[in-house]
Amino acid sequence: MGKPNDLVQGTLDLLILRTLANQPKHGWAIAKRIQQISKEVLQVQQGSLYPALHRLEQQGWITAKWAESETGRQAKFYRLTSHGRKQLERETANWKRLSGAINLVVSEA
Amino acid sequence: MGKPNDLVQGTLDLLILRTLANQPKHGWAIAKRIQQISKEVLQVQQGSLYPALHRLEQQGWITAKWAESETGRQAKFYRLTSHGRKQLERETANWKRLSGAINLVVSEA
DNA sequence: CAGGATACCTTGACTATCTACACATCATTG
DNA sequence: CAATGATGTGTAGATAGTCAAGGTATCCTG
Repeated sequence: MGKPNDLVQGTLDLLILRTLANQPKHGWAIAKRIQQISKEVLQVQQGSLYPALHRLEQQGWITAKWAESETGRQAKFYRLTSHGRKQLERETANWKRLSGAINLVVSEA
Repeated sequence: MGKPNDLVQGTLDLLILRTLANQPKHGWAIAKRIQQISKEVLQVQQGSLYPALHRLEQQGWITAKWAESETGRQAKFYRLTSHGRKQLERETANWKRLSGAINLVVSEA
C-alpha cells in the first residue's frame, strides 16, 4: 500500500465532506483546498481522491454534476446532500472523540 | 476488515510505544492501559495488538522477555529500546502535525 | 468442576490508501 | 508549431493495517 504519509487513514471522507460544506467544488479543487488549508501538510493523491468521491456519491452523501469550472473547462462538481451534512456531523464528532482519546494517551502522566 | 471503530488506523504503534515508555508491560496490560487512559474510547483488539507487537519487535523498537506477571503467571514483557524511544518521538511529532492539520480543515472558516 | 478472567497467538477477509499509469484540454514558452 | 506544465478525470495493482473469530492454556472462585 505504502502507508499514508500525507493522510491519516479514515479521515479522508471527513476532509472531503468538510471541504464541500461551504460550496460545491470539483475534485481537483477539493484536493487543492485541503492542501492549502492544512498548510501543505495534507496531500490528497488522485488515486485516493476519486475512489473516495465515488464512494461518497454511492452512499448518497454527495451528488455530482458536470459544469464549467472557473477556468472555463468542463469539470464534475460535487455537492453535499442533507444526508451528507449529517454524515459530516457524525464524522466530525467521531474524529474529536478519537483524536481526543489519543491525545490523552500521548500526554499520559 | 471492518473499518476501525475503536482505533484510528496508523496510530496503534504510537499508542503502544507511548504506553511502554513509562515501564515494561505485557501485551494484555498494554491493551488494558490504553483502554483505561483513553476512558474506554480506544479498544485494542488482540488481533491488532499482537501483530503490532511483533512488528515493533522486528523493527527493533521493543524487546520481549518472559517474566512473571503481577498475578504470578508467565507473561511476555515488552520494553522500549533506545531506538524505540526515538521512534516514539518521531511518531508523536507526526501525529501532532497531522492531527493539527486535520483540525485546521475541520474548523475551517 | 464449571465458568470467568488472565495471557498468549493465528488465520482469513476486507478496505483504504498509495504508486503508477492513461487520457484529455488549455495556456505558455521556446 | 512543438514541447511543457497546469488542470481535470479516472483506473489497476500492490500493500498494509485492522477486525472478527477462532485456538490454547493457566489460575481463581463459587
